[in-house]
Amino acid sequence: MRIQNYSRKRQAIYDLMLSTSEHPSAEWIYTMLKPDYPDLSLGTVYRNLKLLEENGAIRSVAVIEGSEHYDAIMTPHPHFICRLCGKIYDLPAKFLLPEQANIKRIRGVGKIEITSLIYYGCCEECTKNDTDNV
Amino acid sequence: MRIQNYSRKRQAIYDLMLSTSEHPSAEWIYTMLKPDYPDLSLGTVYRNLKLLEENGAIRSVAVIEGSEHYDAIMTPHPHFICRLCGKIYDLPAKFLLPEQANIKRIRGVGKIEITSLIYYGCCEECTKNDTDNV
DNA sequence: TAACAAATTAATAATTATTATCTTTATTGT
DNA sequence: ACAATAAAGATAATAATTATTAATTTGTTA
Repeated sequence: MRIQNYSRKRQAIYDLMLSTSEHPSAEWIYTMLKPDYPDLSLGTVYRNLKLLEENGAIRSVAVIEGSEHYDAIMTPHPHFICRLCGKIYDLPAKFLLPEQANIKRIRGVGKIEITSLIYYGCCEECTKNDTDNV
Repeated sequence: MRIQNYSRKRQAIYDLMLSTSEHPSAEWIYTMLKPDYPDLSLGTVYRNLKLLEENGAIRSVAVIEGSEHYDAIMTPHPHFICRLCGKIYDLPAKFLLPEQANIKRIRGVGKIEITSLIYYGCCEECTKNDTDNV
């Protein structure tokens, strides 16, 4: 029997997730790994991302322009997502106030497993570019 | 020239959005309105939801199981989403702490337009059902 | 090491939500 | 009512994701 041991490609996907701050989509990971793993299949990336998410190794941050984006940093922290360029920024955990970070249950509603705090707006990069084009 | 006046069907879609606490998807709205508007087309629902969102009349809450869900209540408030049944609950605005509700900009990152606070977990309804099935 | 069993993968087809197109219909201002 | 414009229906096209299936890899055991 095979114990829970990562296959080569699964490990490569997870390692890439850990090494980047890009909050990648399946497509992005596929493109990055393809040169090193020429026989990599896109389906494998999708399959493993879902699997890693189920195992609690990564989590979904948001769906941007129809594509799911993931994060391998499991310490709770908020995100900022630029509505122009779609880039996802990590924010320091201090933006998650203690009161919110500690809520475990909402009476009459349910038990909380994951808290997602996302700020949507326009990032400074895009603001700058907008100004340039006037 | 046509002023910003809602067409019959657009009005019906918006009215339905206002009258429900379901945080509907396009499909749900289509199913609900179809009996009263037999010639309604699903494309029309998608088109108008996007339009209403651009006009700031409604906003997207989350993508659940691949489908976008909307909310017509524009007062900032958090949501609870059950990961089992997918139901979206409105939470009172007090769960949005003042400090967070008032952040307008994050230095070095960008300007905030929308804050999204979502708690994911298991709702009491589903917890109860799970227990029943043991 | 050889043979077997189970997990994983590539390749591809199938799904599904959403968007685009294009022709027809409805609506509005004059 | 009439012309101009907006909106809608029907349907085709996209695009992301999932399912399928046969082949390959990997681990296990004799």
